[in-house]
Amino acid sequence: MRPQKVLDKEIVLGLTKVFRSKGYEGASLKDLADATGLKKASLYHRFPNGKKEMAEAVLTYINEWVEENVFQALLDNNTIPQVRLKNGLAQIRTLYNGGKEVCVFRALSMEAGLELFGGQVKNGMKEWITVFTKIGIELQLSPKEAEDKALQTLIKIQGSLIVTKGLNTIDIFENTLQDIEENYLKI
Amino acid sequence: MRPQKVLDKEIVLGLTKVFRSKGYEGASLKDLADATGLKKASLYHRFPNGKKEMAEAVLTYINEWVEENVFQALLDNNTIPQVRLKNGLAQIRTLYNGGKEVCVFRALSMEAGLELFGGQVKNGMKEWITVFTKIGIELQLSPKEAEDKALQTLIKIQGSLIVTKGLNTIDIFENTLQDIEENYLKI
DNA sequence: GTCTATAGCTAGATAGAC
DNA sequence: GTCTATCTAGCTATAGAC
Repeated sequence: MRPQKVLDKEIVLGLTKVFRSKGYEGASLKDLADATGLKKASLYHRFPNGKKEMAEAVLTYINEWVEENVFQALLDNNTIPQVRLKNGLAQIRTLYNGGKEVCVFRALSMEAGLELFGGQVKNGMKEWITVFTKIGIELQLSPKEAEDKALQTLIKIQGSLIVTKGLNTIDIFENTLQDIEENYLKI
Repeated sequence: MRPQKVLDKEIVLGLTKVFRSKGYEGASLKDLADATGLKKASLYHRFPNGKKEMAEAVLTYINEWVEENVFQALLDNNTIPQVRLKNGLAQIRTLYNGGKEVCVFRALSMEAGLELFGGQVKNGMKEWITVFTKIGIELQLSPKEAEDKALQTLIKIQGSLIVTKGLNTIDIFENTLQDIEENYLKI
């Protein structure tokens, strides 16, 4: 067997970059090949089901990253909830590169993408709400209040990403992260 | 001259439907032709610059609709600000069909769309903030508070649309509209 | 103003050499 | 495992009849 010219992780990183910036419909196989440093046929060797499988790999990769970084920071039992929240938000800042990068959920959920990945997007968002609900409860909110605030948090993150892109002002995302933190801690 | 088979307004409505659900990259000329009831070549007769011009017509149409409905309701001097706010939010509910429809700003602002329409998206968002700032001031907020709240409002609207789509639960959008109203009036 | 027909190209995907 | 070459289908866009 020939050695892999490009590592699996590097490939997924390249695919991620393209899908996040261009969306599912807007990402062509040429774009994906160029971004990974492989030729189209080689991409098909790695992902026999084509573009759909590539996008699935991206979703899986991002989900894992979020689990291991954002959620782990938020749920780490060795730390008090106030600090965990701060750490989790710092990971979110990294995930979206300070507001410059688009959320995969958004990038993959126009009509065609939603048809293919709607279930994964839904489950992913539910997880975010579950994790933020937990930290809300540990910050002394009632379960109902905690779930409400978790949903508001997700809405603020998603909304601030859209508005940050639209107005081309990254302060908005940064201010929103601070707003989320204060909103949890002022209680 | 032959009579128009399809009225200008009907054409723009068809184009709007396609661009909002599929995005700029995902909307093909076949989709656009089918949705308008015209053939591709006839669409080119109406829009000589092709797909780009069609999307511009959609942006113009939505901007006008928002001016004449959302903004007019919010700025109508014959009504007290509290009622204007309620009326404006009702128009927003209509604009997004209770959360079922995507915002054009979002639909047209992945990489390729943002390249073409970034300026219009930016100006559009600025207008939303300007108008909500005005009503905040009339509800006795300081200019700074009013502008902050206006930005938060835009973020909530955009975020709730994304999360509503992702979780496939329209209550989220509806609850957000109520939240926005209460958030302005509780002062 | 609308249509059929088609140009020219790029899309996603595959075959088979190395 | 990666590549060049290629297939077919679809894309955006145009020409020209009616």
